[in-house]
Amino acid sequence: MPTPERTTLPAIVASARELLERRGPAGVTMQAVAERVGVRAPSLYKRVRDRDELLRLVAENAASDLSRRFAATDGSVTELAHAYRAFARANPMSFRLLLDSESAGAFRDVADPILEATRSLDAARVVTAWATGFLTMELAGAFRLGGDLDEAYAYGLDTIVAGLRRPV
Amino acid sequence: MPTPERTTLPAIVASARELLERRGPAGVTMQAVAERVGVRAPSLYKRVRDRDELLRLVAENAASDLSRRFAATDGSVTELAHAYRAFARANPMSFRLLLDSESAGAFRDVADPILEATRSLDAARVVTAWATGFLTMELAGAFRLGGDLDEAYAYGLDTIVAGLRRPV
DNA sequence: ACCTGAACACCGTTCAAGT
DNA sequence: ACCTGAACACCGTTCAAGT
Repeated sequence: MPTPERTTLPAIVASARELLERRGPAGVTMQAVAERVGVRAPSLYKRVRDRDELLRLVAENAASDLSRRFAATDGSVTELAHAYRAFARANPMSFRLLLDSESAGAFRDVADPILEATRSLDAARVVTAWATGFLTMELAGAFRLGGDLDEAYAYGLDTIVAGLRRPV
Repeated sequence: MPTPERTTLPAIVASARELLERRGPAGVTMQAVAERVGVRAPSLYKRVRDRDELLRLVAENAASDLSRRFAATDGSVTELAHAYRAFARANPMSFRLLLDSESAGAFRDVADPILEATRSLDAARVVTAWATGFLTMELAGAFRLGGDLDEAYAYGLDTIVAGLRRPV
């Protein structure tokens, strides 16, 4: 006699992501996720292999959000860079999760549009690395020497674009 | 009647850091650390408040290693950047730990020498952000489109230095 | 003064038993 | 076919009792 499904995989992933943002990685317990979707922890294992897979799904979910933000820009490096920062500030924990090696696959979604804008693998890597590092440091509170971070971000982007245009 | 000390704080921190590099953050359990220093887990709490503090001490320890590598260079941006990368590749888990917000204080040791080399807060931030992002992506395996990463790193550094020299 | 076993609360995960 | 309670192994942490 079949039992009606009391939750869904998307609901589980959404709950996990909310918990990640609200309470950090340690707050994403199977029990907390289960409670949020109205089920007991063991039931989650019908939809995900284990907690690691759940976190990978959360990373994928975040990556697709970021892709959507990218798609809403004009495709220029400037707008892509600012969309990247807006995403990181709105979803700091998800951003950090994307940087973990386990979720490295999700990085492709980030790199692709920038590669299209710069039309050069080397150039795309410089821009992506700089923006990723800047946001990592900003979120970690590493920019404590003051100054306007909005301006610092724009300045960095200008610097790199200028450098990429240098004579070879 | 005093009992002889069976371990020391430096030994505990060193064991924790070895475990971090060998088995990742989840491998740094109080029990595993205790076993390595020849003591039972509860005894660790005589030297550290809790696991979080232990990880903070590990981050400090790694930061001072990095400072030593910086001090062994000629102080130029080029050598600093390569020392930074050598450290990250030799201590990938420690490097990642340094990027956590809880350890953000340790970042100062990294930023200071670069600030001295560039003599500009903005310039130091661009270089540090780019290098940090590059290494994060390299360690996460995000550079899967091939190419020589040594060359890519040198190219990125050239690009940024050139950009910093642009006319304002 | 440091070390320990025992205990507690809390994890992730498995599984037999329910519907 | 999905859900659950019970159980297991394993955490971090506390603490009274040992020396």
